[in-house]
Amino acid sequence: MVELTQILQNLKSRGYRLTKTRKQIIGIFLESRVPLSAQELRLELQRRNYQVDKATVYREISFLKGQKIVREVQFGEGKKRFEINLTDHHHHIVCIRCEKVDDIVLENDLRDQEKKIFELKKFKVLNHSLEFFGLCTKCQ
Amino acid sequence: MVELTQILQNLKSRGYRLTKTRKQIIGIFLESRVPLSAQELRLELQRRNYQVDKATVYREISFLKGQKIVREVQFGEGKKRFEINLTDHHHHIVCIRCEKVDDIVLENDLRDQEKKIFELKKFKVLNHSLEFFGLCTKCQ
DNA sequence: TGACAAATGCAATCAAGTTGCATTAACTAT
DNA sequence: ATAGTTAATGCAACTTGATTGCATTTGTCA
Repeated sequence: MVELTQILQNLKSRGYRLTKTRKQIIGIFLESRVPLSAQELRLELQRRNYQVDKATVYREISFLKGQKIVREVQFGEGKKRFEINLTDHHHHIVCIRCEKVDDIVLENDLRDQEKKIFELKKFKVLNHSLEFFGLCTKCQ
Repeated sequence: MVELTQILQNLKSRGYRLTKTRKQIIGIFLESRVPLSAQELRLELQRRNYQVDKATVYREISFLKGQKIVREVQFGEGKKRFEINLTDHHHHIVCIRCEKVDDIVLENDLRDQEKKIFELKKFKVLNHSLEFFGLCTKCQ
């Protein structure tokens, strides 16, 4: 896992500690292809025989978000999900039946739209959230 | 308020009761140009000297959502917001500093993208959520 | 190895949202 | 207008996601 050591080196060089929790959590995010909730993350830590308090999990997520190592996404479930922030800008397609999540990369994306928003409303877009909900192949 | 009586008539014809709570809440949604959280809705009811239990507020929102009278939107605050579902399909631009919310209508929208998603992944998009975050004119 | 501060665990707390159950009130039929 | 029915409500307890203060532990570096 080349990327893990890179991330850790980077954090260390910025003066942050490489705790067991931090290494485990970044490792899990790197391996997961789908966004994880705080709970799912904690369960995965447990599955790996590493017990961490939920406060620590939330604090670590918050830290990693601040460091731009993970990004927040949400599917309107009443909770937040997080995914590693290394991959290209993409969106999600979420099956409303089996809840499977997949990534989708849209070419050209929304840059034109964001330009129009600025022309129209003088509103400077810095970020957007876009998720698609529907039925996957199996569930149609 | 023509639309209010229309909505109420429609509900009544479908066999639902026109309770004081229901009338008040639909009225508030019709008057509010911004999506409301359950709490804000309840506070607005209180402001109008009408005290309602939070369980009732949640149940009524759930009912109105089921009736397609309101729709759910979210700005990643860890809570859900709701807005009246009469207006054309639109999205939101949310200022990350002053939190002001405005509507934006995108011509052509994401139909092309959704078509591409089906071609690419055989995933049938039924719905999407798209919000823009950035700085409004005042806050830039 | 020891000192310092970051990170952690624990427990309490908060906010959003849900549920069971007894009571109230909107509507219907008479 | 009245009585019966049942949807809607209030209350209280509860669940889940998330946050915080504080004492303790642990990673780092001199």
